Amino acid sequence: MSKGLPKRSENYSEWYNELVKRADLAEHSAVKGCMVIKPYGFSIWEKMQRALDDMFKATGHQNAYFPLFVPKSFLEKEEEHAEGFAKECAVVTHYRLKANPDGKGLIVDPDAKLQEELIVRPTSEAVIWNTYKGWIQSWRDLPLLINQWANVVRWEMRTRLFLRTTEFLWQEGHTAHATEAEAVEETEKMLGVYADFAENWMAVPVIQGVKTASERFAGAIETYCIEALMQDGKALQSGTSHFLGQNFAKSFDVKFVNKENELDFPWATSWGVSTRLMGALIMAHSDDNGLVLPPKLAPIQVVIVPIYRTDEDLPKITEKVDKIIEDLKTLGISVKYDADDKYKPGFKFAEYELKGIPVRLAIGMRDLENGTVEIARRDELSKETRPLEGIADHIKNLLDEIQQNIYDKALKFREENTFTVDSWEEFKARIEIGGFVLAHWDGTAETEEKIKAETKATIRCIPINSIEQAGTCIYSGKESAKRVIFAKAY
RNA sequence: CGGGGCGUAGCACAGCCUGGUAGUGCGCUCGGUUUGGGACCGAGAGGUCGGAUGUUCGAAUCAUCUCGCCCCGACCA
Repeated sequence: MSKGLPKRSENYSEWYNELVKRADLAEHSAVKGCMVIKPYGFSIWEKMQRALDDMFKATGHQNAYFPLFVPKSFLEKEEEHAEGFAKECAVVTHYRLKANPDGKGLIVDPDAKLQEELIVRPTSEAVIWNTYKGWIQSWRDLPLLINQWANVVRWEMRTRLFLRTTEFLWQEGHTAHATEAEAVEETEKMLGVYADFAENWMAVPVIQGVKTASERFAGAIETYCIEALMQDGKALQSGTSHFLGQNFAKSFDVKFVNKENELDFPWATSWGVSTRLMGALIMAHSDDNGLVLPPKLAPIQVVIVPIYRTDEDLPKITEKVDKIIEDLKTLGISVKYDADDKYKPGFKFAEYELKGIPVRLAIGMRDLENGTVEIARRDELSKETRPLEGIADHIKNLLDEIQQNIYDKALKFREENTFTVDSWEEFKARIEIGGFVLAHWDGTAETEEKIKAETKATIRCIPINSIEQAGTCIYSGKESAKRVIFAKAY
């Protein structure tokens, strides 16, 4: 293992890529644009999945699984949806290979051409609404609240580990409701679940808002999102929740009989978060020493490193450590004791910092004599020596404190990098530096497009809780009712 | 698909300009000493220099072609 990560301040991209690799989170695969999530990275993702899944269950949703392949004719049914995804679809055209008659290897068997091409799902609205046709007949079948954990494929031109990969893991919720109001409520509720998860589990503060028409999900009436600010001043869309209206129901001819015995189309929502959340987690908290994990998502919350000279010393230390481990486990804290003698303590310290373990204990002969232990916290890179007595309870509190502290730091960063601007010159200068920029916009796609072309900044969202405040558009000077958030984004 | 860069040991690179048959660091193996912030010394193993063709007595080095990867842009969660 080589020393030192690139500095965040010098080259954020390079730092990010190195960190992802060196902390054993993920690496590029042989298949271009795809990603191998390594065991350590996946264990963090699993913790996220579990927490999210519990939240979905608590809001009445059930898991199901739908096919990977979408017949082209399904995808075509909702026009806007089809158009939106057409440019980035992987297409299966054949179902068989055969030995190459001209030499070694295999060729696609031309006789095995599919009658209809299959699209590897870029999202599952089409397959799922085709299925819902058979599931929904009466108002009694509603609401239908389904979630699926799956992989999807979007053939992006440029990829980046966790943030944008050709194939990615996600969950997608697909619900059907009897009324518009209920569907809108669901859309907003699930956005709230995402915001709750981002803030309380990932310790990443987010802005909840709605997308402008041009950034809307293909086929949606309204797209809600949570936007987070990364340490390099760029925004990251971290989750979306769509109100789909009756578009998919109509396209797939899904109807139900309502309480008034009238035929009606159900109202739909869909919502998703992906492995991109891993990218958000990394970019929101990590530093030049490596990953910083919020205790609630750290696969290992506490690591204990023994420091000893002789083989006789180790058992004495281990004896003390065993008691600590027992106490920590009783409190539900995950702990690893690293008595591996292949590496020196200093190496281990650096390694666990790279991996983002929230709390580290070091215990040596000196501590045994004094009844103490050295305790280090990852978020502040600080350490102190404390009495062994009551250490487990202290750690329990400390983990809560760390969880809160990294959230507070991320929030402070966002606040310090959120600016209100009222002139075009100010806007351009500010966007160049980075951060969220609150500005008035005239509400037209033309202006939005021009601002993007000139500054690379996009409207991240129209915040849900923003205060109505009349003003004039920074670009066109036309009237505006409220400020929107601009930023350069991933 | 446009613009730039790079392919030499497991990894990171030097050597190329000015051609003479392969080098450094990390990692790996063995031995010893070490162990409270990425240990040290010694001895080893490991490469048809991305591929093809050409020029030459001789090519990692020069030329042409080709393949692959990375970065920046267009696309996007």
